[in-house]
Amino acid sequence: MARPTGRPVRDELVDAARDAIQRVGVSNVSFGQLADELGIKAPSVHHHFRRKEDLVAAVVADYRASFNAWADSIDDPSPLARIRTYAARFAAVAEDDQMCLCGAAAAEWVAVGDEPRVEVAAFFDDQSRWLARQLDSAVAAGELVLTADADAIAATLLAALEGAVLMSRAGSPATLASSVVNVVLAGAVSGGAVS
Amino acid sequence: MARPTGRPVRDELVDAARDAIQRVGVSNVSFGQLADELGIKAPSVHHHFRRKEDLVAAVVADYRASFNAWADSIDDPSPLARIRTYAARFAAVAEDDQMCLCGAAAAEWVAVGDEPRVEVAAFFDDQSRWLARQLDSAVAAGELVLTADADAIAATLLAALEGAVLMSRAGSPATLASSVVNVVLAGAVSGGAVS
DNA sequence: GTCTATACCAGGATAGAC
DNA sequence: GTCTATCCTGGTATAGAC
Repeated sequence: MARPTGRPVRDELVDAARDAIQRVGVSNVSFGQLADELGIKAPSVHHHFRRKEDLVAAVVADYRASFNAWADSIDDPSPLARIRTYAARFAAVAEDDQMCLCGAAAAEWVAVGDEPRVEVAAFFDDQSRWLARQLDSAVAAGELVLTADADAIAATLLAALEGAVLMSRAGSPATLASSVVNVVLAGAVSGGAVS
Repeated sequence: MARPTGRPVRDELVDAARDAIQRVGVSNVSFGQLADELGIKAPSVHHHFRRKEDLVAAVVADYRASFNAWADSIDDPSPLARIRTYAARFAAVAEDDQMCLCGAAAAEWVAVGDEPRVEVAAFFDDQSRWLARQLDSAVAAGELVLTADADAIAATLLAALEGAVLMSRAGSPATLASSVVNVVLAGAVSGGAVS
């Protein structure tokens, strides 16, 4: 289980923990298992993160930051296309039988400490606002004519994406995350069907 | 913590477990705590459900059956109104800081056994089909003109409802579960705004 | 059906040596 | 920074008496 990479152990821990949480959930991630993956012992993990909550907080903060950076890096002239690329990431996560990290955290709300909770809430807020910005841009670009408040549509889109990922574990097609965009924006498309 | 009701202990256990799972998740429910709530001891729980997985299976099966029965009992001449009543239940769950039982199970997929998993999958299927039926009825009643496949809209609605409940824990308004219906069906309403 | 007692294990966390 | 050793807690589960 040893992986002699050159990266700081702390970073590797955050990555391994993020992956583990998305696969098995916060409650089912243990210092011992993470340590095994890195080829170290459990007490060594405590050296980098005193309590489990500290580790979770670091993971969520990292996830939030990199997710935001990724979303902002989607460069497509079409706002609608940007939203589709965005949704495709959720579909990929679903395809991989994972959860959105913050979806997992929200589902196990009682298992995440107070500090991580703040970041989780901020994540949903970030994503909702990113989507709302794209919707506004789409309207400005003449791609959409919104039939409801942009914020409401954005929140609905995000909820549908999170729900699609959640449900895909139980057999719903992973592509639901992608099709959700078409359904929610059906009727809002200016000059053509969303297909 | 003793509650001398006349009901069979087994039934009380299923109810208490369902409630606990919706609040803290599958992994964080323990026989000991459930026993405390009923005023009995942990080993007595094992008498009714040998393994934890057996308890979870019973809970999910019961939830699925009663949820289906409830949905079918919604009697409103308007299919659209029935959908709104349906969505209101999710909003109520969110308002109570709970999870949909099956949403919690899906999020902690690794923690639920194989038998419960089948029931969880069936639950999502049931709900998706119930929603699709209402959509079809709404079309027949002239309330809606679908801009996409009824099954796709139904799946999107369910995903959005599950996601809304999930996100409400992290601060999103519980009313998101209700507003999601308006957003998804915006543009599909025949002869008037969905408000 | 419920209890006491008990075995067993895993996870979180700390102390202190290297 | 990592280790060994250790403690504590809590959870699953079983055996067997009442």
